[in-house]
Amino acid sequence: MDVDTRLVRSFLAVAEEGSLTRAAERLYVSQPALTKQIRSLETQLGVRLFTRSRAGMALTEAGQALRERAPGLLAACDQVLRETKSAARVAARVLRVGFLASAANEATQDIVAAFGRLRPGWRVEMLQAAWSDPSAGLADGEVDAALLRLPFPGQETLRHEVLLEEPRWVALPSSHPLAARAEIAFADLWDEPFVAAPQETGEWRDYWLAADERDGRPPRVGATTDQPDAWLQAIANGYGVALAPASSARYYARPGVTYRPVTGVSPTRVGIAWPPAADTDPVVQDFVRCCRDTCASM
Amino acid sequence: MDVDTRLVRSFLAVAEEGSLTRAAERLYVSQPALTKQIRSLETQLGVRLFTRSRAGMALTEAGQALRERAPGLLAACDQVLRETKSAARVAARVLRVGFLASAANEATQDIVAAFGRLRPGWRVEMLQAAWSDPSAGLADGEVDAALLRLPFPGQETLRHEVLLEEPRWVALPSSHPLAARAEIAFADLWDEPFVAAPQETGEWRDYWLAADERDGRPPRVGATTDQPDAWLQAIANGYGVALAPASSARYYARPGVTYRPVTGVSPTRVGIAWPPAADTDPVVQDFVRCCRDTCASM
DNA sequence: CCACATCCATTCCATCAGGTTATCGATACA
DNA sequence: TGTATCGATAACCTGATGGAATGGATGTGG
Repeated sequence: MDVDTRLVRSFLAVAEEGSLTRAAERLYVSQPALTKQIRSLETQLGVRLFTRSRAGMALTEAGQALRERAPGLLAACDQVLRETKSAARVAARVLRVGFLASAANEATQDIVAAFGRLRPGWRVEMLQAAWSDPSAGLADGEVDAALLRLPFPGQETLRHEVLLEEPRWVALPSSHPLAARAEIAFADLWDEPFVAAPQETGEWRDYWLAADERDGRPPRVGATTDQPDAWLQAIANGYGVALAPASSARYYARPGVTYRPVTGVSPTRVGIAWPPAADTDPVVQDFVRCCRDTCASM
Repeated sequence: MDVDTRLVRSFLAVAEEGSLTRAAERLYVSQPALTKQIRSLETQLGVRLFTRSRAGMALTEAGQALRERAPGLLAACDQVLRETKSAARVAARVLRVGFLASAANEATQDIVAAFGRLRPGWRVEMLQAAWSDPSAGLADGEVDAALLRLPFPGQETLRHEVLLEEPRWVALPSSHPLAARAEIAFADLWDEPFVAAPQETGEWRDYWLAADERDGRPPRVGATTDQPDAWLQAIANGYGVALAPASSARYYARPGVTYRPVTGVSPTRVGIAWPPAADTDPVVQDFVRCCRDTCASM
């Protein structure tokens, strides 16, 4: 009666996609491997979970039963594992803070220093997240708190506080004609290709494409990147332009990339976020206070 | 974030035993294999779960956290898997009934036949359980209901109804001097070696050794068996005698084994048991009714 | 003080589970 | 009737896993 949770996750993927082939690509494994996984799960349970057909994979009654219960089970699993890791960090007096490249920028060091004074003996572990995870590890419980840019997907299920606000500028190839101007109207960028965040970030990607401020015109995407360096590279290569916090001009200066103020787009806000479960965690709350105080005095 | 539940079970065993070596024998694996499993779990979690020493394995804070949460998690896992299997049986219109060798004996066929009339289209799958599991698969949810002998371990957490009562007889080697008597007083058997159920059945084993009716004298155990055939074999071989339901004389007659009535021991009762969750399951309740009605009219 | 017992860790080796690529058979569709 | 798509299968390769034997550290008893 022992089952690897991975098999259950695979099962769920197949159940959701209704197709081995599609589930296989979603899971980044080959289709035959998934075939074997599913059959292995069925064998271990001694139960048929799907009825196969040319049209795809349809759930049997047993499959439906499992499909209803599996998500909760997996969530419980993840929860337990996270709590275990969390216990280790508490024991080691380590606070894990995720941050998005260019989130708090200059404030970050001051915040950490302030926390160090407030909680001597504790260490802050800063984990930079890729842009493919705009919640900076909070969504999957990898961190105790996160410095990030608002808005971000999953925002509703987490607590957050706004720390800073700054205008959005544009980063463009130095050779770009518009780079000659001291300031650029966003409307002039509507038809430019943009370097964007990965598709799966949804709301976040749209926000940095300023999809709402284009008067309904669809954005053009010239490249997709996940990391600051790839992002700078793509811009320098001329694959596109991108909106960025004004502070990026100081933090991510690079030959071939020019930053210019933009009019006609809303500013961006930096926030500190934490899971509801940490509302009563004195250490996390101390960190939040450090963020608030440090940023208020800037 | 994917962990095989077997690793968690291994972890729990080590945590409970406080020792790799002892846990390894309990799990029937070699000690190095367990060492690797535990290390693998620690690696996957990125957390130390034990502090090693010559004295054994002591839990770290993270280990304690996991130790508290793991049992519930594993129980939830098992529960989901059982419900999945159960859904398959319902879909196939199969009712699984565990039974203990010599439980309902002649009544069994009548019960199944009655159920077949009450629920046409349904099939009853009878699963014989070994004596090492006196709950006949109910305890681990393998069956929907079970015909068994009362009392049985775990009785409190399950529903049950008494169906029949019959005297306990003794089965002894035909060559045994007492086999010449028509009836035997239990006190005459106090010093005989007994063929007993496995140690781990606790209460059940004691009941069939009639430990309570020996006037405080400890029973002698000449052999331990798990299955009717081994049991008969052991008796025929002269390893010991054993108490048995009177009906065994009809159902388990065998050359070399003689059954005789015994005075001075309480009778044995046959019951039908089901999990509380099945209180509202109409099919299970129909089966219970068939048991009740069939046995009442005998 | 020296075997000895008792821990856990390590090494080496055999086996097997799990992955991948290539291919097949069946079926719907143009 | 080609063609695309779906799942199943075959052949192969690698890495994980388990077992036996052994090692190192540390109390324990004669």
